[in-house]
Amino acid sequence: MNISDAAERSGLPAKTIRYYEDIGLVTPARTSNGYRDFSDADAHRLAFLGRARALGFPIEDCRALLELYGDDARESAEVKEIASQHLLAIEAKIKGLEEMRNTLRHLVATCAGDNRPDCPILSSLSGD
Amino acid sequence: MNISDAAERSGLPAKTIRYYEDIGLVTPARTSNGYRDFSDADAHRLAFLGRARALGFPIEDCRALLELYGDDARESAEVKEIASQHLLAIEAKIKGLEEMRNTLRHLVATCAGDNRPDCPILSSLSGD
DNA sequence: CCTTGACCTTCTAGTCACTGGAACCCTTAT
DNA sequence: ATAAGGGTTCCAGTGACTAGAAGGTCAAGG
Repeated sequence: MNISDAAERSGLPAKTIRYYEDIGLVTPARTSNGYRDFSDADAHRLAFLGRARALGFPIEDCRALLELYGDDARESAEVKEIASQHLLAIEAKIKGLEEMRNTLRHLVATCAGDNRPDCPILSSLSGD
Repeated sequence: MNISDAAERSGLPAKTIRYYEDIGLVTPARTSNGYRDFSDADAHRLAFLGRARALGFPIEDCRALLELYGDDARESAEVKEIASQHLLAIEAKIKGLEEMRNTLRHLVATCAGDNRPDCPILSSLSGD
């Protein structure tokens, strides 16, 4: 199938698919006119990538997960290790964002938001 | 003061300060030998930037906030608007990450993590 | 006077995962 | 013949730095 069909099937933009080929995540065949020719397996692989990326796995994790997926002799412990590390990273990111959110919420709540210049947000940023 | 003193005072790496000069966030004087010469006001400005960035404000927001900070005729509503928008963006980001976290937690919890190949994480990524 | 070491300077390129756009080729329908 | 709607490659830009190379400057010690 052509790239636009592969895009529709996998839910990924054509540009992203080309990029994934560039970095070796998928290697579609080519027809005689130079067009990419995606097999069902290619499309499936792309959908796998789409789901992994939607879970926030970095590209290199996706590559490793794909490799494990195609490896009959894999041990689920390897997969779990990658996912656990990623989970920790996400939890850390959430924590950082929650701290920002809490501080910001407080600042926004205490700012009058009127036509006067006094502003606790700026006061806080300027170091009081 | 030299860039390393400005770095220490503001808590920003010297590289970052040079970058901020590059994009016009700060414009330190220069001594005759070409070294940057930061005033107390410059250092204060850098510390302001450090705090704004720590709250996750994008650079262009920081630029706007700095401008408002230096504008006697500002209205706190303008500041509050920027902060509110940023708060919304952070809350959205947290939401997305929480969804990833929940899915990942579930998958990690149901994966045996042993030496067998069966793995619900890979099953889920491959579309079941 | 020379050297050493710690500063400072600029510039280039890399990060991450795309995304936009230009310039051009191929196919099908009118 | 042409126009629309595919496809192709390649280059540049995003955000906010960061690493590293190559070289200039300065103060202290021998």
